[in-house]
Formats: sequence, C-alpha cells, structure tokens
Amino acid sequence: MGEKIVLIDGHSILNRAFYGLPDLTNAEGLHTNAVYGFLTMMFKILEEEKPEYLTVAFDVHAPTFRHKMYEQYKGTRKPMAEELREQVPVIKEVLASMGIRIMECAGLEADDILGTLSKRCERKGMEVSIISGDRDLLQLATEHVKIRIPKTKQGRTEVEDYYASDVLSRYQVTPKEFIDLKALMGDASDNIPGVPGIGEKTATKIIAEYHSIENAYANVSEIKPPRAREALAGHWDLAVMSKALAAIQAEADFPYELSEARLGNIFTEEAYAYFQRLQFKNLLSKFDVAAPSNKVEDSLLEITAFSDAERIFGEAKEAACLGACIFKDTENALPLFAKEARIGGIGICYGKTKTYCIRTGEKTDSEWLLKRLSEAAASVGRFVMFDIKSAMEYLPVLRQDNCFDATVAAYLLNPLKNDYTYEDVAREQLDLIIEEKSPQWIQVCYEAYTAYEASETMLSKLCKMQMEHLFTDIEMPLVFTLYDMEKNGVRAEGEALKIYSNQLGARIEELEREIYDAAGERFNINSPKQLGVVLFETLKIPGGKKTKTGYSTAANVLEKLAPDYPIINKILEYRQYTKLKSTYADGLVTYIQEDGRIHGKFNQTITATGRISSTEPNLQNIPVRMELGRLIRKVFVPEEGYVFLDADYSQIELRILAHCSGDKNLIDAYKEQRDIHRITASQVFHVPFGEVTELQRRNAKAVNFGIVYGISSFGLSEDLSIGRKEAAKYIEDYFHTYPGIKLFLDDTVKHAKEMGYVVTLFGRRRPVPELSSSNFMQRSFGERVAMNAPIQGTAADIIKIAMTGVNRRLKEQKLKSKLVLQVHDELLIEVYEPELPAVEAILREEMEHAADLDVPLEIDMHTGENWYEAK
DNA sequence: TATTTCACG
DNA sequence: ACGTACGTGAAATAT
Repeated sequence: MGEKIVLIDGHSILNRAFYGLPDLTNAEGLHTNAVYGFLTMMFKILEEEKPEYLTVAFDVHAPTFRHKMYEQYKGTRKPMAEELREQVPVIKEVLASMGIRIMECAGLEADDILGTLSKRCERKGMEVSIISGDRDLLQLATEHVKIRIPKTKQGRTEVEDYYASDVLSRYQVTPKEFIDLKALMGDASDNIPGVPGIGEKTATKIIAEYHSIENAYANVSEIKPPRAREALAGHWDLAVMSKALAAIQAEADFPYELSEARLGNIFTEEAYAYFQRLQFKNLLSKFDVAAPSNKVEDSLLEITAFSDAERIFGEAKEAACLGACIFKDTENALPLFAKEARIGGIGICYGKTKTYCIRTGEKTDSEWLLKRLSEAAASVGRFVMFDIKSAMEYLPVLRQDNCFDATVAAYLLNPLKNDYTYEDVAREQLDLIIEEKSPQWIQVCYEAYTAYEASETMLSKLCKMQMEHLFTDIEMPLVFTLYDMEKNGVRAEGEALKIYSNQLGARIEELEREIYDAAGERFNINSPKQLGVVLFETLKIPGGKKTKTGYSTAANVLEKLAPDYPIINKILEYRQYTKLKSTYADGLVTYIQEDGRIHGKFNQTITATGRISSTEPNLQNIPVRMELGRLIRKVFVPEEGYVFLDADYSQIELRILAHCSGDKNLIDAYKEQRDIHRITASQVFHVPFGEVTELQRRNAKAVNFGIVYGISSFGLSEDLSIGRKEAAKYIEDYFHTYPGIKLFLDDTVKHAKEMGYVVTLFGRRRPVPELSSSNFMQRSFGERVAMNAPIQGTAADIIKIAMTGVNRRLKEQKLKSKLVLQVHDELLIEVYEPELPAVEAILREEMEHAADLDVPLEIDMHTGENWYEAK
C-alpha cells in the first residue's frame, strides 16, 4: 500500500467542535472550545491512521464564485458566531506552531482544495483520508479516497467512513451521481437550493434510474411521480445551478509541494506554549517535554500513616470550609454479613495545599474514618460534597445548615446537563482539567479539592443569578427531605402483586390467541415493526404511515381505526395488559426489599424545570387514569396501625399562571368557584355557567392544558382532533377572555429571547438556547418551553417547600408518621393513626401556605387503607 | 445503544 | 414549507 495522507476540512471540523462542546474560555477570556475540539479530533485521527502527510484546508473568507452565484439567488449567508470567528486565527496559529501544512487559496473553497489534493495524491498512488463534517464531500470518495465524517453521538464522537462502495450502499448512488442527487434534493446547510418539491427519496429514485440530472431531464416526460416531473421541468434552471453549486472542483490550479505536508514532530515547544496559554491541560500530556509541575497536583497526597490521618482530622475540624468525598472499596467485595459500611477510604480538602486521600487500613478502618469525618463535618463552617444524599448512608449525622451539595449547586447553575461530575465542575468552575487515567487516589483528591474550591465560586454565581435563596432555603433542605423519603420507602404487598400479575397473564394469553386468529398468523405483537406490517400490509388496513422507521402503531393512531377493525381493540387491550404486567406487576415486585418496602430513588438534579424525578422504580407514574391500572395502587399499603393520608394541589399550575399574569378575570374565577374548566368555558363561549355543555367544558379544559404547555394551534388541534383553524379560534377567544395571560406569555417569551433564559417565582433559571436557533421547529419549541418552564418550575418550587416543611414538622414534633412519596403535585404520608388529626393539620397548612399567591392554593385530601382509597 | 410505546403530573 | 403540545422513566424490540 502506498503512503498515506490525511486532509482535514478546517472550517467544517472547527464548526462541529464549536457546536458540539460546551463554552470553554481561557484566563484571557478567549473562547477555546472549537480549537480544543478540533485538536482532540485531529489527534484521534492521527493516532488511528498514522499518516505520513497531513494538510488542513480552509476557506478564504472572501466570497467565492460559487457563493456569489448563490447570493444572487437568495441574499446573504448567515454570519459566523463571534465566539467561533475569534477561534479561526487561533487554530491556524496552533497548527502552524506544530509544523502542519495549512492550505488556503483566494477564490477557492476548502472543498475545491480538498478535491484537487485528493485527486493529485491518488494519482501518485497514495491512500487519502478526508476528514469533514460535510456530506457534500462524499462525491470525492473512490477506492483509495476515504471520506471520514465525525458524528457526535451522546458525548463521544464516532467516525463514519465512506469509500466509493459505502456511498453506493448507503445512498444508492455513486459518488459522482451524488452531485446530481444534491442538485435535486438541495442541502440547506450548504445553501444549495435544489428543486422545490423533490426531497431525498424522490431524488434518490430519479438519480438511481437516470444517473444524472441531464439524462433525467432528457427523459423528463417519463419520470414517475407527476409531482416530481413537473418540478424538474419547471425548475430546470435551479437544478442546473444547484449542480454547479454542489460540484466540487477537482482540477484547480494552485501550487502545492507534498514535501511541505510531511508530518514531523508536531509536539514542539512552541505548540506546548500555545497549549498552556489556551489551558488545554490534558492535551499537554501528549508532549514529551517535561511538563512544568502542576500546582494542584503537587498539593495532593496519599496518606497511609495513622498519625498523619489523626493530624489531618485535627486540622480539618478547625477549617472554615471542608470538601470531602467517600469512595467505595472496589477490591474487597462486601461480605453479606458486614455490619459496618465498607468503604475504600475518603478524600478530604480544607485548603489550597491541603488535599488528602486516606485509605482504609488497619487503624484507619471505615468506622474510624467515618466517625472522624462526621465530627469534622459537624464543626466546620461549610461542609461540601458531591451528591450528599448518597453520602448520607455513611454520614447520617450531616445537618442541613452547614452542608453544601456541589452537585445540586451545579444543577441550579445549569439544569440542562445530563450529569454533574466533579470533572465537569472542575473544568467549568475552576478551569481545571483532570486527567482521565490518573490513579484512583489522585481522582479522589481531585473530587475533594473540587468540592472545596468550587463551592465558593458556585455560591457567588448563585448569588449573582439571584438563586441563593432557592439554593439555601429550598434545594439544600430538600436533599435531606428526599433522603428521609428514600429511607422511609413505601410498603408494597408482593403476594398481591403476583396474584395481579397472574390474572393479567391469563387475559394476555387469551388476547394473544384472538389476535393471531384475527391476523391469520403468529407474530410478535410487541414489535411495532411486525405489527405495522401485519396491520397495514397483510390485513391491508388503510391508515398510512408515520415515523421514519415505518408505520406508527401508537394508540392514538390506532384508535381512529378501531370501530372498523376488531383486531385493533384487541391489540390496544393487549398493550394495556402487557404494560401493566411487565412494568408494574412484575416490575415492582423486584424492588420490594426485606422490610417489605420499596425504597425508590428521588432524583434532584435531573429535570430541566426543577421537578423531582423518580427511578428504581419510578413511583411517579403508577397508573391512576384507568380503573384496571388503578387497581395496582391497592398493593401500596401502610404498615399495621397506620393509614395513608394523601393530598394533591388543585390545578396548581393554572393558579400560578393566574398569579404570575395578574389576569384579573382568571384570579376572580379562582376566588369564586371550584370548577375552573366550566368557568373558562362559560366565559370563553359566552354561555351562563349552568348551561355549559360537556363538550364546551372539555374543550375549555384542553385549552387550559394547552396554555400551560405553551399553546400552539397545531398541538391543540391534535389533542382535540379538530381542524387547526378551529383550534386557533379557541385560542383567540381564550386570550380575548383573559388578556392578561396573553400579555404575560408574550412578555415571558420576549424576556427569554433577550436574556436567553426564563425564571420561576423563586428564581430558578432555565436557559432556553433553542430560541436563537435558525431552525423554525427548534425555535418554536423554545417558545413553548419559555412559556411552560416558569409555570411548571414554580409549581415544583412550591411543592418542594411544602414537602420539606411537612417533613420538618413531623420530625420536630417527634411524630411517627412519615412522608413516603411525592408525585409532582401530590404528597403521600404514612400516618400513625393516633396522629391523624395533627398530621392532617400539618399537611394542609404546609401545602396551602407554601407560597403566598394572589389566588388561594387549595388541596384535596383523603385518607385510606391503601393508595387506591386515599387518592 | 436507539427507537417506540405508554404510564404519570 | 416546515411538523409539536410541557416534563419525566421503564420495558421491549430493533440495530
């Protein structure tokens, strides 16, 4: 095999990196995320390919011929974001410092440079790899030219490789025909208009058959879908222009000496200095040059001597702030009979140069370590950990007033992330990049160090963003409320669940047989794919398609066909039964522990709006709407001598909307009557309260829901199965009745567009980056989010206040009753019977007075021998 | 691992 | 012309 060259599409990869990575800046305030991502990607490719040559191509930012053509067609291109623009010269300088050949040429696009170079190299018998995010380059693929397209899938990047044969199998056209394909279907990201009305599918069909647009045009009269025929005939000029736009120039004339692209040692001293300035700490390790000592790393110590450990705890106790972490023992498996919590050791930090990892040992056993850590935690001014709720198992003495949960703080600063690891917090708050592969004790130290060091940073940010109260008085106390709830758990009767499961199983078998009979064949009913084929192909039920992978068999789609086809009803019933059996009956039993209770997790740092989420199992989606499913709730029971007390807020979100908007009409409505949907119907449709029909009430209710979700006529029309115009009329009438709401929602969206985020009554923030998207769908989504998040989030704030208040009073008064579940607007308490009147009073007071709004907060409260009865 | 479906507020 | 209601999690199948 010949020598190998890697060609990189500079702007394309820089662009991908910019949008794929969080916003990084160095100490000078220079944005660095795109440069960082580019280099990471480049290093990865170089390690994989080990090429002899490398060249990076850039566009020169003078308008080129191809773009001029297009600008004439459709105005201007979108300008580059400033944060990205400033990184372009930086990456060029960094590459230059590594001795990497950069190719740019006035009047030529990077595409043309790449095309020309790949042809020239291929002619010399070389293997070529082209790295780009742009599929346009697929036309360059051959047997020896590989197009590599990096894709960011859930955090890590994968590279899709295309030789000519891969293009053919993926797109059904050759690389050369790919140009014609683009000419027909267009490419929004590359500003190629294409032929209106022809999409990917039609274009593929046409090119696969005729191989070029010219040949297709010559035979235009026989092109199959008449729509496409007319489109091509009518917009031939557009197709020709699009082809010119899409075609990459492969025979451009510019000087290029291959020898200049030969890779030498790229890890030069000059590059090292650049990397330092840009603060790419974990990329520095790639340099052979001895790294100057890293300040933080020098302050980390692994402790083995008991005397050292004693001294450290002695010092720690006196500290103003203490960061800590506990790590599990991964080497010695925990014996089943172990009484003590077996841990591997702890990390502890109480000053910039005081970070230690203390392992469990003969004298420093788990019990001793945890005791000393607990003492230190109690006497210190601020005690910081990541995920305190999980640490409570080892440090049950922690008290909320001096605790700082770094995970929760990071969540409030940006609730959109998937997780809040100490590595991320170190990077984002401290500009400290932690090496992934360092020894465990170093990682432990870093976690403690980050907890210590980032708490101050995050607290000051929370103050600046006006979330100090939310953090200190709502979220931090909630950590302990949730811990109590998890520890309490909820009792569930395993035997009853098994009986229920068996009953469902029997009916499922019956239904299976009936469905196979009706279908005339056996198949997997749980497979939407197989089911779709059976329903719409074998049985030829008309109902059309949906989704990109095949037919939609969702319940709301099938229901519309139900009366005509008995099999549909059986399938829907089958679905219901199997769902109940697998997720609930069989699913829940596995979570019942030795004490007969389910100790699910309540997660505080998951949702974008501030709600709590429930997992392992999810106790917030136990069936209630259908009677059959609702029966499951009978297995949730209090222990002997106790009863359930359940309370839920009545329409808390609409009440919040009334308060926040200040709409007089809606506020008055809430002060008067109980049935808000009927009042709404009466006012919107101008009929007396008593004469509102059921249909009117149902429509008004749907509109009320829609308002809270961020209303759109499309969504409402889908929900009510009515026309879009009709839905729009409802909305218009609604806003006419409640003009304050319209003002409020418009204002909220406007504020969100200006500031980039929305806030709840209690200051919780949700960024809405979608609002600045150029994509209509994404932007509309952003607008709905902007309307919904303050309402849903405020409701979340309020019930968090209520549940912590309830829990606090139950504990203060040393009552035996305990909080066991939260379901967004509902709290369930297991009440010691003699305490019932007292607990009822507590629950009502805490829920109704959790917030002081312009409308009353009302609750519905019930007792019962199980959850079914109490709801 | 991603997609579809469906349970809840 | 575009193509969705807001927020979650679990199970099953398909890839």
